[in-house]
Amino acid sequence: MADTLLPELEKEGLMDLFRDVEMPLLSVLLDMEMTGVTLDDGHLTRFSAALQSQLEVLQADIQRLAGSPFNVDSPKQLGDILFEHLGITAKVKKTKTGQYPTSEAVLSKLKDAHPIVGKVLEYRKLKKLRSTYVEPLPALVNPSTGRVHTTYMQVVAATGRLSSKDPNLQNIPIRTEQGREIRKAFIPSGPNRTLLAADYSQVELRIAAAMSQEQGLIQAFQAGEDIHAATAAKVFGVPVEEVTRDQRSQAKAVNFGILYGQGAFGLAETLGIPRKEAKQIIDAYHAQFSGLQAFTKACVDRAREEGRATTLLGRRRPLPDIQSNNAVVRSFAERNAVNTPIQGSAADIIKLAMIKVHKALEGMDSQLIMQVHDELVVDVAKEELETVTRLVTQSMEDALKLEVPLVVDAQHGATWLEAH
DNA sequence: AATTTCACG
DNA sequence: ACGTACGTGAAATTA
Repeated sequence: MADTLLPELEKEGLMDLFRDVEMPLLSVLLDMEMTGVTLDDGHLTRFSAALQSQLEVLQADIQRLAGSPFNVDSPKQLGDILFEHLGITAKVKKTKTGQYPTSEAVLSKLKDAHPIVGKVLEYRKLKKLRSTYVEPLPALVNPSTGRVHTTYMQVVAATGRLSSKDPNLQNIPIRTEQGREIRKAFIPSGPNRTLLAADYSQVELRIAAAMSQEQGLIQAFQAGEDIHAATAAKVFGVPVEEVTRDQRSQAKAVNFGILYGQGAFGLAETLGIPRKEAKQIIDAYHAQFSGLQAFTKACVDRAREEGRATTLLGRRRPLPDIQSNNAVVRSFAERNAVNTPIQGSAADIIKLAMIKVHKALEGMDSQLIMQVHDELVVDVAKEELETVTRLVTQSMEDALKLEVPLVVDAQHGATWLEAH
């Protein structure tokens, strides 16, 4: 096996990435998985009961409003209730199996059409939390360690990111009030210990700035400016001090959208504005940051030439569809051609950081326990907190030298939630 | 096994 | 005319 594959890595120029990143990372991941994460399952048990009673009330309300006791968890039955029995009219295209779509995106727009819609949204939100996190997590606690031990997958994500399964620790809720209750269940491994969470600030946008050599972005990052406000100032042609909240949040959406190849249609959807306005914003963005526009074009051109996208460390993603005659298929590959170098380079960087952090923690009483794409979580002995914070922050910020600084925010607390 | 939905970065 | 922002994993239903 090695006899055939090693020469192939050599021939393809992937030996350094293999030897210096993926192989050393393997033992880091093994340590993280073996160490595991401590859960406060009493907290989860209490929260589960609270969710259950809310869900029962919501289910009864929904069935009363529907006029019949259908299965609220069934998208098919829900669609029939909403769009036939209750006569809600929506100009939406059906799913590929001919059902009415009932996704959050669809239902949110129908909130005013019928009181049942809001109830369904709330039911779905709580049901998700209970069935995906609150109920399964305690069952995954290993009886001999008393902790959950995820498995990090090194080779499933096309961009070079890690993935996490059984349980997936990379999609633990945080965006909603009740979701945050679940984060509170992630706690340090013992008394006199704390959780340190260190995350990269806008790492993908910084990478895009460095890779594109877009001077406007580079200078803003070098000056340590509020990047979304600085973007808004340029896009809307106003002084930074006069940027409104709305303008900043629109600029933030564009900054994100650009990295993924979002168009006017998608931006209009995200911001809830007319497509014409979205187009004006994107045009102004491109005019102000022409280096970024040139970069995205160069990504597509290069992928068309080489048949693949490449990250800062030489990781590759084949993109055969970039040659497709089907515009939908080809456009998808073109967005991958732009996004993969960025997302994949961010993965490269945090992998380098993890190897550094792991090495630096050798012999100490603190362990790396989680990676969530742009964040590392460390279970820290309190007496080591200052040292570990400094060491983790520096390892991450110095993981790779770019023309823009990499900035890390590090906080600690008695739960994963408090560490943010 | 495939589909739909939704949690995260 | 078409579809429309990238990358994952898990649960429940549908077929």
